[in-house]
Amino acid sequence: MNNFAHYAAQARRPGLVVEPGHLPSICDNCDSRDISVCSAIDSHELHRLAAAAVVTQIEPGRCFIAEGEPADNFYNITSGTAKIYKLLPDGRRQITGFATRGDFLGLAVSQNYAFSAEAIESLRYCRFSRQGLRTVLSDFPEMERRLLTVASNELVAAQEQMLLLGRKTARERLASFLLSLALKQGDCPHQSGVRVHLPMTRGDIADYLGLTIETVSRNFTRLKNEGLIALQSTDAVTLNDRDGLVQLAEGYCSE
Amino acid sequence: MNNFAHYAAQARRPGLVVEPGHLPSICDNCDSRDISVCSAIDSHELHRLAAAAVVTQIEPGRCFIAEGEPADNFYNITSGTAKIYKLLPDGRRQITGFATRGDFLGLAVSQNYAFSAEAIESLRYCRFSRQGLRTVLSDFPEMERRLLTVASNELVAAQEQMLLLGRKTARERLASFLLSLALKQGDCPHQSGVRVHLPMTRGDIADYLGLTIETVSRNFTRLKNEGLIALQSTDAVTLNDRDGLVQLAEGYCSE
DNA sequence: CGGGTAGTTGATGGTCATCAAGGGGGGTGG
DNA sequence: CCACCCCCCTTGATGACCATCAACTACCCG
Repeated sequence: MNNFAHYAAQARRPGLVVEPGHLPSICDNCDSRDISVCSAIDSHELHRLAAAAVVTQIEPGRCFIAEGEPADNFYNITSGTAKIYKLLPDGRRQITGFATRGDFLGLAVSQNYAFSAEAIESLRYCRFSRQGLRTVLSDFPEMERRLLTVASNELVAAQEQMLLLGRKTARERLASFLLSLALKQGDCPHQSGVRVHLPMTRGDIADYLGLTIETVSRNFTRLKNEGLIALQSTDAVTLNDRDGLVQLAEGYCSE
Repeated sequence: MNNFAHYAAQARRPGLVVEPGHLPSICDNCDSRDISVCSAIDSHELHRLAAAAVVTQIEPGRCFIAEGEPADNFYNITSGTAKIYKLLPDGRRQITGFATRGDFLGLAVSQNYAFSAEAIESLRYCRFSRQGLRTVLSDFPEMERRLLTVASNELVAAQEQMLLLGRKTARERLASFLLSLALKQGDCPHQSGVRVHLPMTRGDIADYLGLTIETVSRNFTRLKNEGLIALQSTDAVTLNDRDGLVQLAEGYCSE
C-alpha cells in the first residue's frame, strides 16, 4: 500500500501555476484547430474565439491544474501531453487519463477542480477564463454541442478504463494500454509493426493502470520475450503482433 | 480469474428488450421532473417533450440496453434502479454505475451502445428515439446545456471510481461505496446513524468495486464487527460512524 | 568520473481470489 | 401450514497474483 515513495521528488515541485511565455492568440494559424472543439467555429469568426483565449506553453513537470483549487479556467491542449490524476491523502495516485492535442480540460461544474494536471512533455494550450468560456459558448452554441460530444466520448473511455482497472490482469492492462496509445497516435487499427511513442514514465503508466512500476516493467519484458512487442528504447515500442495484443487485451488468452 | 460462475443464471435471461406496459406520457405529473434534465423545460411546453417520450415500466432482471447493439434510444430513469455494466468475452463483468431516478442513459456518440443496462429494482423510464431526442434538443437548447452538466458530473464520478478501482483496498472501497450510496439517497453528509438501502446483490457490489462476492461479504462483516456499520438485513445498512467511514474511504486508516 | 534518476530483475510476503461447505430467508407446492 | 428448495449470503482453507523490499544496470548531465 505504500507504493508512493518515488513520487517524493515530484511532490516537491511547485504546485502553483505560473505561466511564462504568452504567445500570440492567433487561432487562425492553430494547427490543432481541425481536431479540437474549436472546429465548431467558422474561420471568419475565429477572432472572437481568439479574444477569449490565452495561449501558453509550459515545460514538463509543471502542474497547471491542482485538485481542490478553484476551477477558474478551461484548457484546450494544442500540443504536448499532460497527465490527469487524483491523489489520496497518503500519496497513492491514480492517473485517470493522458490529455493530448485536441483534448479539453476543466469542464468542472463544481467550484473546484476534481483532479490535477501536469505536463509530461512540453505542453501548449489555450486557456479560457470561466466567464470567457461562458461568453464563447453562448455566442457559439455549436461549440457547446461539440463539448457534449467530447464529454460523451470521454465517458465511454472512462467506462472502458473501469473495466480495465476492475477486472483485467496486469498483462491485459498493459496490452490494452499499448493498443489504446497506438490508436490515439492515429495509426490504422490491426496493422502490425506500428511504432508507438511513450511520453510517460513507467511510474506514470503504473499509476494509470493501477499497478506498480515493477509490475509494469516485468510485463514489458514479458511481452517483449514473447515477441508481441519490441522495445527500441524505454519510450519507443513496436507492436509486432497486433492481433495477439488485441486477443490479450480482451482477455482471451489464459496466459 | 474465473469469478463469473454466479452470472450463469442471469446470462440465460433474454437479452432482447420487450417493453410491456406503455403508461400515459404525461410529463406534467412526472414526480422526477424536478431532478432530471427535463427540468430545463417550461411546464407549459412540456407537451412537446411528452410527445417524444414513451414511458415504460420493466421488472428486475430485465436487460433494456445491450452492449454492442445499435444505440437507437435514450433513457431517462424516473424510478427504480438499473445497473450499467461491461463484459469481457470470458464473462468477467465490471459494473460502471448504478442509474436511479433522474439519471440519463444512452448518450452514445458511436452507432452502438458501449455498455449494457439491466433493471435491479422495478424500473420506470422515459424512452426517446435518437431522432426524437435530437428534435427535443434543437427545440430546447437549455436541455442540451443540462446534458453537458450531467455528463460533466458523471465524468467526475468516473474519475473518483477509477481512483477507487486502481488504488484503494477492499475495505476502503466498501466504505467509499456505502458513503456514496448514502449521499445519493439524499441524506445530509456527516450525519451518523443514517439508514442506507442496498437494492443490489453482493455480486453486483463486487462487480462494481472490482472485487469478489466473498471479499465484499467479509468486509461487510468486518465493518460490522468494528461497529462502523450495522446490518439490519442484507439490503439495509446503518452508518453508525460516519466520520470513521470517511476516514477509511480516504485511506487515512492503516487497518 | 561521479551523482542522480529511471528502469530492470530477483526474493519474499500480503491481499484478495478461488475452492469448498454451511446458514438463512422467501417463495412455492404439497 | 409446514416442508422443501433455491438463491443469496457467510465463513473457512488454500493459493495466486501482484506489491514490497532490495540490489543492480543503464543513461544522462554536470
